[in-house]
Amino acid sequence: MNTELIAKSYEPQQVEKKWYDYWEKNALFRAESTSTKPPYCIVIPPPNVTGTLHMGHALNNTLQDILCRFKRMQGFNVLWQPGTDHAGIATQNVVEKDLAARGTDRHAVGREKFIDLVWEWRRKYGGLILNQLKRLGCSCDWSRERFTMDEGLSRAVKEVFVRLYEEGLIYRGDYIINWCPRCHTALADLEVEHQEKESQLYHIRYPFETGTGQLIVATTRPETLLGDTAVAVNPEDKRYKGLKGVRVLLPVLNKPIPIIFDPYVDTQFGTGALKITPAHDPNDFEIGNVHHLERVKVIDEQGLMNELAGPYQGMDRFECRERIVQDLEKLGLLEKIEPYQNAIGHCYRCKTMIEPLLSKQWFVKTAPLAKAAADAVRSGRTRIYPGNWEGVYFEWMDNIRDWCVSRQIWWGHRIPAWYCTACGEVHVAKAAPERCARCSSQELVQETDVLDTWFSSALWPFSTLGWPDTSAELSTFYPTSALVTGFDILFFWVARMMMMGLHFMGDVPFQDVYIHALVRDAEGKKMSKSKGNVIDPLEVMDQYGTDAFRFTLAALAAQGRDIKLSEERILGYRHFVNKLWNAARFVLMNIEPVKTPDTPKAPATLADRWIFTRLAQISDQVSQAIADYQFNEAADLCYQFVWHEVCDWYLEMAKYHLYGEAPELKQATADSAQEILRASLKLLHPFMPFVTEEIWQKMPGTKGSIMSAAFPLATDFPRDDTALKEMDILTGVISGIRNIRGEMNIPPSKTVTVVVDAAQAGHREILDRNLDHLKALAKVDGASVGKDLPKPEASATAVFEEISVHVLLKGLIDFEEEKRRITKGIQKLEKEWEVADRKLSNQGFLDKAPADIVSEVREKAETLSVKLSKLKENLSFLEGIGD
RNA sequence: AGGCGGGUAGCUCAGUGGGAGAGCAUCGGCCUUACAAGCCGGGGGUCACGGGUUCAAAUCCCGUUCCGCCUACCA
Repeated sequence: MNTELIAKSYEPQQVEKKWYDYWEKNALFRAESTSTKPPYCIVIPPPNVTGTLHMGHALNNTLQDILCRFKRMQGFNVLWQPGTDHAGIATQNVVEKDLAARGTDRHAVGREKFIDLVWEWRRKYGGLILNQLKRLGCSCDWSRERFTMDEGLSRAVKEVFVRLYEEGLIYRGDYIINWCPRCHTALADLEVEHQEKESQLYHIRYPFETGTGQLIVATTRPETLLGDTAVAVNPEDKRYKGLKGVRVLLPVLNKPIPIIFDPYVDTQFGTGALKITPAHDPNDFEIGNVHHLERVKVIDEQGLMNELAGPYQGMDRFECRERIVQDLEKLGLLEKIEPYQNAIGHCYRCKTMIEPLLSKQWFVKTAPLAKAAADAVRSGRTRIYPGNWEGVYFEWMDNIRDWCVSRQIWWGHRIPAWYCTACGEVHVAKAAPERCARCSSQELVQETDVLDTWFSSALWPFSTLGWPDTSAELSTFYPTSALVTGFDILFFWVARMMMMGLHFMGDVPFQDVYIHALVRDAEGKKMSKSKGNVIDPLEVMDQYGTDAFRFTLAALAAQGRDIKLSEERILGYRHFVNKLWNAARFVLMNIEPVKTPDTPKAPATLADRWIFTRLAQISDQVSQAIADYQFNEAADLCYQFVWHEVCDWYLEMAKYHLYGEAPELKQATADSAQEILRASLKLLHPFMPFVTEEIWQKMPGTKGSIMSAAFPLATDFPRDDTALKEMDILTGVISGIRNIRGEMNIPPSKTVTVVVDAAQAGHREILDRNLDHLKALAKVDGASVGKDLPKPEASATAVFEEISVHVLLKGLIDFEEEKRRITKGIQKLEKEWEVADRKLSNQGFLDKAPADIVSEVREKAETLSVKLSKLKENLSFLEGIGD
């Protein structure tokens, strides 16, 4: 017995840091720029520099790490490209909050100084989330870490912007955009969250200019009437025929505005009359364009009513609403107020209600880019898993709208455009022009807006690899192999990378996109700080260990369904980690010193023949499952194999030889057990990197890190399919005896004697050969195996296939209990038999079902009927005694 | 409004044309020299409901219903 004792239970805290440092120090995460090995590359979805690790990150990065470690073990040149995102609005908010705490603000500090402060903040705290990824075990190539604001990526952004502008795919203009009055910037449509809210529908009278009659208009936003420039009705609407040329008076302001006719208006909604506010509503803006209406902006960038709002000037938009409703009431112009439910846009960052505002912004013309991006998926050049997301992707791409990319904040990539103060000419260039190309003035000022953060993220798969320069990395790793992400950024990020990748690299950015689930709480609710239902991954790792946590995430990551995470689940997998640990402890304790033969002999025992065969099968299945992104399947295969095959059966059978006297078998078994353990560790390594490394390093016969070991292949192990059948017989008989023992409440300390009646010589041979195992595993002291052996009187019987196992229970047997047990078995089998029999007596089945199915069912029916008749024999035997 | 996903054991969920599964929980027996974070055994299901296709449906099709999510400019 090995004298080096290892701890009785696995203590992750001490182990994890040790091995992460070891991997880093030995450069095991390092990718080769060029290599003879096949390339495999994943770019990380860059977390916000301001972020801290949450469950979404944990799942996302665990899955990527599984893929990378797996591929590395398969001999690929793996690059997992890490980095962070400058997260314009979020980061700016954080630093502004800092300033506010010190009683100042960014305007007092000034733009340049403010940006310095953000960089300083980033130097101090920006590495936090990356360190948390290290805790999670992520095998990123940290030597290649990038940041969307670093020099190279900034160059890429400028290059892309200028080229798109020159190609006419970027333009600037006055459009209605989503404005966040709190963040003080424009937002893209995608950045607006719609929330269903109880609100009110106000019916307001707009009197005819003539003084008699009126038009009643329904609106949810009465305060915008100050900016109305028309009222629209449907040309088909009979109620409003004959109003051509008529004007109505805008309430309060008494300003005459025209009635226009537009088919957009729904005659069924409200009164069929729609007030038109082109400067504050996207639809009205469109209609206004068609009818050449004036655009009157009455709400400013702070969300306050401006000078065009007359008596309401200076009021907040919500206050104005209340006041205007009061005034309408006084004027007798309020017809009624109805309760109403509608979806109102809110800022995704700060949840402030969005104000649609007329504003001058920069846009990307997306339609041409989107077409290529959709086609690439249609043709299968990029595949999205699970496939149903492709439909969602097409839906978006086919109906895409132009992308507002300018943001009125300071932290980000400043738009490379310069305006001539003399003549107004716009220059877009990578560097500031010396003089105006039109009037030669040297008075040029740069655009103050910065770009949407997602603009730089869209370039991530090639900008991180060195673009716009040419690089070995680009030619080796682009297109990247897989992208792993959540569906919440399918449009924000994946779609835009597809567009940019195809446009600038001429090829898709990735071959596969794997869309994983959202992590929710145990009740299925989205985790959020305000709900207080967040589970902090770092606390989980502290409490249960990283390996247990990662394994849980993988095991729950079934495609197409969200993950409901509960601590109970993690605890269960922590037990699994400990199980593995103890299996290793057992093997290590029983290693014969000195000898570790390099030439494995053909397995001699049934246990060895069987487990190697199973290992071959499992290795195949696990590889296939990971390759198909069936992480839960892969995890489950490993779990079942290690716990219920290796531990429950193999190691238990190995004990017989390890504790036995035959030195050759002892050595052979010790060798096999080690081999099985090493292979199991390798299978599990992608999921549980730390504990597997810890054990690996303790084992003889291992060199270097388990990270560099080859992932098990089916062909690595001797395969012997007859061993499967033999094992099936042996375990079937053992389980039969155990079942009787359990049902009869016979304690393990009490051994029993059995009589095994097996008709087939082959079965008898197998059982004879493994009698010692049978005795040990079923706590049997004596067993006779033979043909047509009579059933001893005081015995309980189990039937496995055609084998009857009689357990002698002199003085222990309760005949009534035994009858009940047998009857139960008969009933169960009869049901099964009837199903099979029904099929066999169905001519349609015999004619049309495939031959192998038919013979399978026939065989089953036969086995069942043999088993049934044996059980019935037993029952009548018992009844004979009972009388 | 449209689209997507889901409804399977007490709970959380796999399984997607040919014998209803896992983990946890539960019940019974065990401190058997790797592991009580363990071992052995048991119980537990009209696979939401209704129809159809098929020799055969939890699985495919249609409908109903409930839940969740996403997209959307009906004021």
